[in-house]
Amino acid sequence: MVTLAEVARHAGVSASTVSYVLSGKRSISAPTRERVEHSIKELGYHPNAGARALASSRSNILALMVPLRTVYVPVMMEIAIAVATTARSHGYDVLLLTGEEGPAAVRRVTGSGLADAMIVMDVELEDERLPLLHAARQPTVLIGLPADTVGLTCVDLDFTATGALCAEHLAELGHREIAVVGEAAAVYERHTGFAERTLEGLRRRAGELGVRLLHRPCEGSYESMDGTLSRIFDERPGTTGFVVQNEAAIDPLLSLLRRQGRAVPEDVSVVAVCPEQVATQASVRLTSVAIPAEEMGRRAVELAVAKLAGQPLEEQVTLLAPELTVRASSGPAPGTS
Amino acid sequence: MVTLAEVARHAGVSASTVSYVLSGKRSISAPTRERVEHSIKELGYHPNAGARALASSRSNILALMVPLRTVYVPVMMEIAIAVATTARSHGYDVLLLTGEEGPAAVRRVTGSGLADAMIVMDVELEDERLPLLHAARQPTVLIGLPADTVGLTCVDLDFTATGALCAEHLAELGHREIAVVGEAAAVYERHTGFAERTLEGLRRRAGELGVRLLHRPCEGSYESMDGTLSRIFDERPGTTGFVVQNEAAIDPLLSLLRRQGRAVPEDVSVVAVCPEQVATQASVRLTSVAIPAEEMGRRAVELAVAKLAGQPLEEQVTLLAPELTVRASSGPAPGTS
DNA sequence: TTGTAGGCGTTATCAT
DNA sequence: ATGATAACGCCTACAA
Repeated sequence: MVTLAEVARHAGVSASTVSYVLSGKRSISAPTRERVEHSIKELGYHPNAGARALASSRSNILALMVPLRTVYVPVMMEIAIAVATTARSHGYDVLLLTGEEGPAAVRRVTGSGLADAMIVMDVELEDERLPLLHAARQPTVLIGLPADTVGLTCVDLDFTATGALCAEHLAELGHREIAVVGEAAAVYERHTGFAERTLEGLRRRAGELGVRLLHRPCEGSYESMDGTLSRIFDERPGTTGFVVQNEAAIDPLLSLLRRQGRAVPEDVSVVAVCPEQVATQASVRLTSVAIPAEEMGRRAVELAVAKLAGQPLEEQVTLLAPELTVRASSGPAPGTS
Repeated sequence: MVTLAEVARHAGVSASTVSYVLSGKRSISAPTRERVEHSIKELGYHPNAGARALASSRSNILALMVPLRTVYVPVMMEIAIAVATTARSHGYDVLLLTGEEGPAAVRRVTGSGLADAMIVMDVELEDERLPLLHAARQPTVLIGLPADTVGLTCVDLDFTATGALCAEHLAELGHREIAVVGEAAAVYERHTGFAERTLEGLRRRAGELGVRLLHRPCEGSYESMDGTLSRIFDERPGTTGFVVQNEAAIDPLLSLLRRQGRAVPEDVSVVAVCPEQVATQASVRLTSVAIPAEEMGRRAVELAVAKLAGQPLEEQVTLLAPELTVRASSGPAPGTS
């Protein structure tokens, strides 16, 4: 293994000079710099990560905690990829932690100095990792909002506004009875913020606009969607608008509506909360509020990097404004002039 | 930050004793061990990762290179999660690298000693990272097969056998004209091994069994599936069997067949190559060959760990045997007694 | 602009 | 069974 010292010898300079050429923390004369850079190339030198971490107490690693359970959801992967690529562009690598270990993972990573900062996905309202994250000397950025955000840096889509936006869109089209196909029951039981906040936004705005709202959780399989749909139409036969939040439920919903002879958007309108890709690849191009996964991942890294640079953060909570894109799945309520 | 030295002082022993209590590399008397462990708890000591890596030249980190392009595919995510959890159970953390950087990432990680071993997903037949991986001092495990596997450790589903199995199943049911809905054209252009090998297995076995085979790549959107389907039936109106390899094409295919009035499995049979979850959650429970994502990830880690332990590996290439599960999407060809 | 030297926290070799 | 004490490779005041 080539060391800094060997490079220094080869270039005829001292070790510190090589170090400074690498870090750029002091000015180096052009000829010296060239000699050193040439030696680095020629010897194929790569700084040793461990030594660097020890001496500088910086690992140049960002830890990313991903949820274990909900992870097959493409959104999570998209965020993870965005985190990884953005991190690289700032000189950081990403350590992948699964939620499996729970708080222990936080202890391990913060305690060992393995990572310089943590990004935590899928935060629950009363997340058991929060106390540890508060106590850690590494900065943390949450993707998602816990109940209490005091002293925390968070990034998330503004799901309350998202819910409101969906309600508004359908109300404007004349729909008076809206059904919400929600996330799986387990998601609500875990008190994941986004699901509850979306619902709250929907309810409030629907109330303001005089629209009736019915919410039903849904697992996302054809069977469960079938049952959910029956119960919805049993209870509210006049339902003409749907808001779907569960990605997995989208295809089943469209498919079942078609099978029941309900045309989209002539008979019923559907608005989805999902990534763009899902909305445009469904059997009907969906009117949707995009989940800006890439942006969330990117912003989280940028905030983490800013914190590491010691920049005081102006906003502690970054809520991304939702944008609703009208596509082919929503139209005027039946009987509307 | 609490250091080993502080623990030693607190426990009234030398630093090396504490180190050995932690590593278990030499026997420690019960009382001493207890004192040390007590001090560790009381002071909240955590070994410093950088120092450890420097002194032992082991980072206890496994690098995982995930593909950038095809990554939103659930299979990839599942593998990644399996890698992360298995790695943890062996005391390793996982560094997430995206294919974006290409060979440079390999250089960086191997050169810096950031990771003790690498696991590379989505290997192409002539992968440009292979030469570097060969030269690296860290062991590597590939998920997927390149053209030349000499000196490499690889894990993959036996896709050739998978193709053969699909052909057999349909042939046994009396189907004489089979269409293969393949991966997106880009996948073949990149010379990804699994796609070509599946096709090869299909073609060979179909040939042996006197079954006609038509292969068409497919992007996975409804539009492209629609076009693909038309062309298939134009060219081979007698097609009664389908093999789908592109996860994204499954829902569109089923949906379009239904719309065309072709019943599954009465008129046409469909066999998919996909994760179990996808097969059981589709609108028709699919006869399928499972892609054992979890097992692939797990095996890859186990192989990497074995290599790190210096165990000579008996098998360099691990091909997992495919298993076909018959569900509701395949049945006798129409007109078969 | 460049060199010198001490220290970062662990591991592991030699002693005892 | 335990202790001293070199490394490990790099960073960064402090000097020159």
